[in-house]
Amino acid sequence: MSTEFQTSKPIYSQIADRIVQQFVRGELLPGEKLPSVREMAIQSGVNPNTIQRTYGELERLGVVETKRGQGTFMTEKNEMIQKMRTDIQQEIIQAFIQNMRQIGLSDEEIHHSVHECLKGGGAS
Amino acid sequence: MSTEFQTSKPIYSQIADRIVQQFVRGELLPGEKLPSVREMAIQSGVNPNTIQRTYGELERLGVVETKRGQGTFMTEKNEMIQKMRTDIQQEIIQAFIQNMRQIGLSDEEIHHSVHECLKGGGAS
Amino acid sequence: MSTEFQTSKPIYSQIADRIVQQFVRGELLPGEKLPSVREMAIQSGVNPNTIQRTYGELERLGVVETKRGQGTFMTEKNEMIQKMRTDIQQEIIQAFIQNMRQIGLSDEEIHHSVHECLKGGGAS
Amino acid sequence: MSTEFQTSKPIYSQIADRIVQQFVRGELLPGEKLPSVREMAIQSGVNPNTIQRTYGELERLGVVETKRGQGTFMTEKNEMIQKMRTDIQQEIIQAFIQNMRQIGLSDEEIHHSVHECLKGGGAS
DNA sequence: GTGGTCTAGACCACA
DNA sequence: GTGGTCTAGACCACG
Repeated sequence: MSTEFQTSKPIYSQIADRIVQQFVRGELLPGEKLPSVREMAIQSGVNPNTIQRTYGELERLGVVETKRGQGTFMTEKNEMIQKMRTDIQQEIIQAFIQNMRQIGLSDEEIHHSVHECLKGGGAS
Repeated sequence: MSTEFQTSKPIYSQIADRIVQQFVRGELLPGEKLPSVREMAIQSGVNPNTIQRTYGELERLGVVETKRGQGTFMTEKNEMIQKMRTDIQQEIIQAFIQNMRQIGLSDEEIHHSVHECLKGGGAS
Repeated sequence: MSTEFQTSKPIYSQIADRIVQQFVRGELLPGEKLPSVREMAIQSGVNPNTIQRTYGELERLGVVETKRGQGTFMTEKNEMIQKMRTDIQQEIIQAFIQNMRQIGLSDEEIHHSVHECLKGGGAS
Repeated sequence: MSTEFQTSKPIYSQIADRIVQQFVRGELLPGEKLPSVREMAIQSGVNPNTIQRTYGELERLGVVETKRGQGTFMTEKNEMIQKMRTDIQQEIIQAFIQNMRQIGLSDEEIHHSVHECLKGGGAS
């Protein structure tokens, strides 16, 4: 699974984002063990140092916990999970609103469009 | 300006999408001349045939009009412009709702979140 | 069977026309598998890309359906079949009337001539 | 003007047909001088002998008249002109009916189709 | 110059 | 195997 990365953002950060997203979407469960640094490095096709930095960053944010000699695990703290969810949610909404404004829609129109789309079939 | 392309979608299609977006965002005006097939190929770092296909696809959709020996031009038909705008709008909304549902939000919550975000500062 | 093509019309389009005609005349049946792109290219004495374009065009028109890894098949939709029949019919009639007018016949005379010819032996 | 010829019919005969058609369509007038054998041979990209045979055939049919030392001229006999017109007309009608039958139309339907097409806009 | 078509040959995803 | 995409390079008709 050699993933591709953007040039604008550091790779270690992109991988961190990916892990958070997988967690929020339920593809990673609370307390679940993450692949080892070496294993994840191979999977992602990057240098182990990069993954090291990714895990460090995630631990600093309280998203994962590292247990010496055992590995890296997703947090089990419910508050953390909630926070991550709302964080991601905010990112999605802000990006959405930015997009809509960029094509010239007013806030009123954005609100109305969402309402219409949810009332109707919505996204499949 | 050697752009990078995704692997999942055909390049000619990605370039077509880019042109439509630029048009909807006002970076391209109705009736404006697009770069020649060869010029755009150089700019995008792809083969002229790929751009040819892009322009062909766009003409089939009524987004551009080609005049032999003169060049390729954005359409001036207002109905087409409106259609493109609503089409892109729908795409953005559907992607947004899909994202929100994927992280476990109900339609009610989605609606509420947008409302809150628009009431507050909104996107920067 | 190296067929000859006109210079005025694109080859890919001429081959498409040929397929539609064969279908309308019953030489190709609904749901029947067409030769593979490479096979048809050899039969027609053209490049595989040209056939690719032919098949693409026909699919866009709803005349054929392609199944990745399996092949290209004539449509089975009755409405499509009917449409093709009437389309071709219109083409033939229009060309006929154009020819007749070009040699100076009035609409009345055209009508009369057809009537006479059908009443008599007709075409062999 | 290097014309292309079919393989099924002799070239001299195809050129003869072309001349007759041009005459019937008014592109060649009664009594008009045809290009010399050598000139026509160059125009058509064939051997002068082929044109010689074409003119011979046309003279045998009474379509052209050859005057020694002056050249070859379209006939001025009205009866001949009329005959040619009806001959060509018959060819067109027969080919038309054959085409229509080939796609499965009955004589009744053919008649009806022509009627409809003439009643409506007809060929442009 | 412009767009349009065609060839030759390559690689990919799918089944 | 299948269809689909892409590149490289050629030729054409049009203005």
